[in-house]
Amino acid sequence: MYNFQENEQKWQRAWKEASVYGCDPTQNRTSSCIYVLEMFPYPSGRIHMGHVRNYAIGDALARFKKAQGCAVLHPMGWDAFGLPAENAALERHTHPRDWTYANIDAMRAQLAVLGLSYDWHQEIATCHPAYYRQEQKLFLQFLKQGLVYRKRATVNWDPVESCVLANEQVIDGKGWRSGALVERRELDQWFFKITDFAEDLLEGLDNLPGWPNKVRLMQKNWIGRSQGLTLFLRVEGESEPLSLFSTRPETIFGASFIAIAPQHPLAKKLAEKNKDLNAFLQDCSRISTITADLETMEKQGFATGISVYHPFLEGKTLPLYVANFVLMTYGTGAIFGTPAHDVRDFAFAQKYNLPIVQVIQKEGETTLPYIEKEGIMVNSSFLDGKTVPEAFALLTKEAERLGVGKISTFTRLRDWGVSRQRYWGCPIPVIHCAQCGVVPVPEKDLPVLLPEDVSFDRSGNPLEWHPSWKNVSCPVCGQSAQRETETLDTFVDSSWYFLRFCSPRHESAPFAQEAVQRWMPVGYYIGGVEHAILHLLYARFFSRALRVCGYDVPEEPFTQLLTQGMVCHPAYQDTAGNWLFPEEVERKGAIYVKRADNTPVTVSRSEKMSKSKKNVVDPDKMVQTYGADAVRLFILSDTPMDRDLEWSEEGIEGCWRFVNRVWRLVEQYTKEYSPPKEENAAATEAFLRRIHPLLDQVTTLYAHVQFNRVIALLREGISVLYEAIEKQNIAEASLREAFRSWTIVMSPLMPHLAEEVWQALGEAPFVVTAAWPKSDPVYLVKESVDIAIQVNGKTRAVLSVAREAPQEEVTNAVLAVPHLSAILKGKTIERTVFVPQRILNFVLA
RNA sequence: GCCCGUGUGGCGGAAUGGUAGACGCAGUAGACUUAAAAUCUGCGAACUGUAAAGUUGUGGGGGUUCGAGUCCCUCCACGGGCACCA
Repeated sequence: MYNFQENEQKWQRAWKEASVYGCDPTQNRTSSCIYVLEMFPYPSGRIHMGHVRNYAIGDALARFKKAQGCAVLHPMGWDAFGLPAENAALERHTHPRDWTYANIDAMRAQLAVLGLSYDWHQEIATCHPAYYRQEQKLFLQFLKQGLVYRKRATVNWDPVESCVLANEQVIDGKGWRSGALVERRELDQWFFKITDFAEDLLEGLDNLPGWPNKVRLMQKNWIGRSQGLTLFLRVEGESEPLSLFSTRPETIFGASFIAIAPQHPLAKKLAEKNKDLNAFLQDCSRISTITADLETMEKQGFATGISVYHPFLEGKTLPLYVANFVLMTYGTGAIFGTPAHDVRDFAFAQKYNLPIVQVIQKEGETTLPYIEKEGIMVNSSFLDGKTVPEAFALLTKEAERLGVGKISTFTRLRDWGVSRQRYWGCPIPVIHCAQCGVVPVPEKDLPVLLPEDVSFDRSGNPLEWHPSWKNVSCPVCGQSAQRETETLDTFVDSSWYFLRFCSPRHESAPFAQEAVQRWMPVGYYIGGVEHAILHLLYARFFSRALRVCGYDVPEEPFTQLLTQGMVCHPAYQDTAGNWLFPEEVERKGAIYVKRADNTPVTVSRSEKMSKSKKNVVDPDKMVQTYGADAVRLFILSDTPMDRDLEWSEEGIEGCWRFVNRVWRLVEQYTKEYSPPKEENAAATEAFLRRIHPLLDQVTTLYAHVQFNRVIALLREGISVLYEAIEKQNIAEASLREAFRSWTIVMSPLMPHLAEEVWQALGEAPFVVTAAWPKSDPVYLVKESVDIAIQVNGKTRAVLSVAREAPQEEVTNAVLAVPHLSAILKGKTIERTVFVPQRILNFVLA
């Protein structure tokens, strides 16, 4: 049996000693430099199967590219700031830093046993001052360029703990610890101006052919660009006109009310003189910001009693409402309501008895609200009789002519709020001075280090409670001032780490320009599809922002994006409803029982591995049982990368058997096999005609990142080699060469085994540095081909004919087959379709 | 509600408009073995037939084509993203 325990450790040591995975920093940027990157992990403490899948994919690619002669940058690091460290600190009375670094060490050790081809000299952790120092520098440059600003924004406020909560800390509208009802509160916070780039980020998606369509679409929808008309309406008693945005301005003649958001400046202004309105606004603010709650919320409005003048109908007015379903964060925070053609407006009009005037009519369509854009305008003044698109064009033109409206575009995308009222993150390097306002920390004072002596025994932000840390003197006027106590969203850390990876020890700047020139953009970026929107959009924004700051970085950081599916497993429950780990369960024929007491177990359908349902498989245990090579092989076989994968005990067993099958083959060949005394030229040629096409296909499939198919062909190749040594008539040089190339071909997937085989074949170390084998075109051309014989498109037989056989020859061959000639006998052949090497179709009359 | 994706044996899945089911898992028969495990060799869509062969088959219905898993229309089921976005 193959001794994976010993071999895997042996080769991991040998690779390390020989530094086989270092990338040569002197290499110039050519097409043969490639950057392979897997999304760096959060150091939670344990590697899970999702990580294994992610890194197995990246590693196979990195090794393949290296063998093909590319210089490969394949780094690994840690997305090390974040809330879980603070929670752990609270629970276990440790320091977030200690917890994080201990986790990093544990996970690094777990990764080591998988035999991944990282160059650990490139390692970075975002919580390291050398890293966040550069991030602070970038923040200040963004600030200087006007890409960062401060604005009042709504947060989740826990009134008992008197602190801000992250969205995930709000459960059912209540604080996770206090259980108090969460309120909306307005706080001054930092924002990145991602909306400045909305248009560019949207257009850029068209230049990303290496991204899955799905991800591009998700980003497109997230940016949510829509075109329409902004109207400026006169409001009774106000000097300023009210702006409101609509994508359906042609329905204006069906409008029966105007509504503004509770946070709208006009609403606030009116509330000063109106107690009831003020109470209504208070009510609205008591509702949390969590979207799940908004869904179920009832539409409520407050009639202000104020009139708004219709822009196109002299003397007509519309009542002004403040309504909880109007969002301040989209458009202008004000709308006109057309109940007949909008679901929400319809519900609102019904509740408050407002007129419902139909302005679009489609034959056969009588139910309201009717929201489609098909039909003819009615009750609409000068728009009557027009189609909807005509009406849109006509109305916008008229609005612009009258100066009451303007064509405009709004996006759903909002600026990126980066303020976090937390300890374990990158401190925002500014100082608040009563005299000078917001003052950037001078570069010589960077980094602004996190204070070490913090306690987590009280709620809120430890930086806020620290006795001395925030008290500083103003760098401009010298008066006493206060540090910003907010830290940056951890998504900021992960928006540029791939640039830092190009030159991780660079001191004077976030990255060395020539290193970025050499490696960027990332050739293959691999990770879960759950990052399809936020992380990837932020990273794309960062690239653009950096360019504004004068850095020469590519606009799009990731050329190829590979999104992997989840790793799934059925979940088990015993009769009492307790979740059981897979190893606690045993299969007995068609049923499953609990190992401990043989009681029956219910099995759920396969779903994402999660601790709560205990349907997890520990990578360490699998590696101990079957070896890293078998685990890596299994996680890449059978299922295409972008689909969900079901982990199965049978599957990993099968891969373990294959590892042994390969090793047995090699032992037979190197120890027992003796080359034939007389080589058979025909057999050798037949052998080569099987091996070379396989090699050719397998190379293409590697390049297309279709590892499940790579593995299928790899297995076929091994079977061909088995047959060859059994027959014992293949020319030794050819056989040896085939063994050699097949070892290289398996090495990206099973590097330890490949190395062991390589050594057994008497080759010099290491297979991981060997060049990829080339297939010989001579053996790729088939001499004879199987051609399908069809009658009326239905396949009746398959005949083997010479590759260049003309139609006549094939027809003769067909007639020579009794049952085929019987079918055709006495029938009139209307036409024949002949596709050389593929098909001959007789179309009967 | 809007947008997108997927649907192929018992299972995971293959298949530039041209032989549907590669490869694996599970199954099954045989070889080796005192026996088991391991290993090796077969067999496997369904139905009819001893066989040769035939019929039906890629979620349902329709269409384009000499020929459709693949392209078009429509319906159904499942999965994902967004969601009071005006």
